[in-house]
Amino acid sequence: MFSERGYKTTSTREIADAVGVKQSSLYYHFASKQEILATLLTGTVKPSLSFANKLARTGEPPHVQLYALTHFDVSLLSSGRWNLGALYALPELRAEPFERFRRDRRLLQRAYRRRIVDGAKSGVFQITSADVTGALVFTLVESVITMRSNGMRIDSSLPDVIARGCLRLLECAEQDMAIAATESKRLLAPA
Amino acid sequence: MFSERGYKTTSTREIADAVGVKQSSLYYHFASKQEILATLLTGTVKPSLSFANKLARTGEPPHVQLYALTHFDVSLLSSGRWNLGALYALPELRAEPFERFRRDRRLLQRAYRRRIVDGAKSGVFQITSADVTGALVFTLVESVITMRSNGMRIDSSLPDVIARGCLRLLECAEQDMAIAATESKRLLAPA
DNA sequence: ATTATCTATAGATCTATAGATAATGC
DNA sequence: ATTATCTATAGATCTATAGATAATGC
Repeated sequence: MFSERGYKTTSTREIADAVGVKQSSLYYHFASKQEILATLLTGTVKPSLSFANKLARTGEPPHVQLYALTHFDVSLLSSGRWNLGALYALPELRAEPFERFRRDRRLLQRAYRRRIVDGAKSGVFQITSADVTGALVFTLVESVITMRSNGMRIDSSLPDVIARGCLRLLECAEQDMAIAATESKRLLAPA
Repeated sequence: MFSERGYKTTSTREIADAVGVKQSSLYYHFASKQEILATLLTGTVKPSLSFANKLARTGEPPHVQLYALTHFDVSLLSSGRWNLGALYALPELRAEPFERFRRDRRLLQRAYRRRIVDGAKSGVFQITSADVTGALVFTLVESVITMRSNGMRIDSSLPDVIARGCLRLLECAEQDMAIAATESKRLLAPA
């Protein structure tokens, strides 16, 4: 409801109606309306951050790590009953109580940028500006949020399509892309 | 204020204070709060739609048209005192009174998709799904909105960087990309 | 007469709290 | 005693309108 109609526009009354309790009963479970939103946000970035840390310890080359991270992230954003990623578009998230979530998101973006920079150094990627390219790649990853918001059917091949798209943007050679796709499968296999 | 703090969160009182009149005086100029938002939205998509139509009449090949449209659109979204593109992220825009603006935006997205499909047919682009690739390209174009929202400094080279990024995503050959960049300069020159 | 502002306020929200009530589990 | 709900409501908004006022231009 927050992502489809807006934070302030969605009243606690409407939320309560949707779950079948009276408006005031929500306050037994949540201290405030903001805490409801905060609860929804928890767990939308953390899993990707953990995966990024796990990836870092594998010592895999940058393009393999980037492919795996993108695949993981797109899969996460594609799954789940609600399109929780869309909550990040809410302007109300700029308010102070949500600083923690903005910080996590910046950390994730930094994880992408680091791999891009590493890949550029090792010559597997060609980039002009790390900041701009990083932003473009991050935008591509999160494009799945917009697709879901627009009601597009999400195909199970999307994580691979977007991961390949990111490497294309980085001028990764076809051969390295193929390696990244193959090696990622192993890294993405359930531990 | 709408894009930074939210539509409902921004009161007509705050708007009035910001422009230096009393709250009720706004209603001499606007019939409703929604009309204020609608006025801001006018002219954020129309120029790009007109340019797309003008481009169609030139008979230029798809990759040249796509480059020019991207360049034009990114320039438009980069300019202007306010980051008006960010208004499209407001969930409140899904409400009925803003249908016209959502429609214009869909038309623009269709303009991009048509050129992508044409390019794929003529062999200058390689795509899997027109819908997915169209969404990815459109996302890249509008990434400038997020960059501005995040306070990133926008370099004057960004329209070219993003236009090239789009063609890379479409597996356009380096040679065709160079042609697109050169030919676009002519199409983008002020009429 | 027209234009643009103002003051004052109606009427409709909306969040959060106080305190009662009922069911569950020790 | 704890858990989870409810009713009732305080208090704080917030949008939009009514009607007065003053300045401008014919």
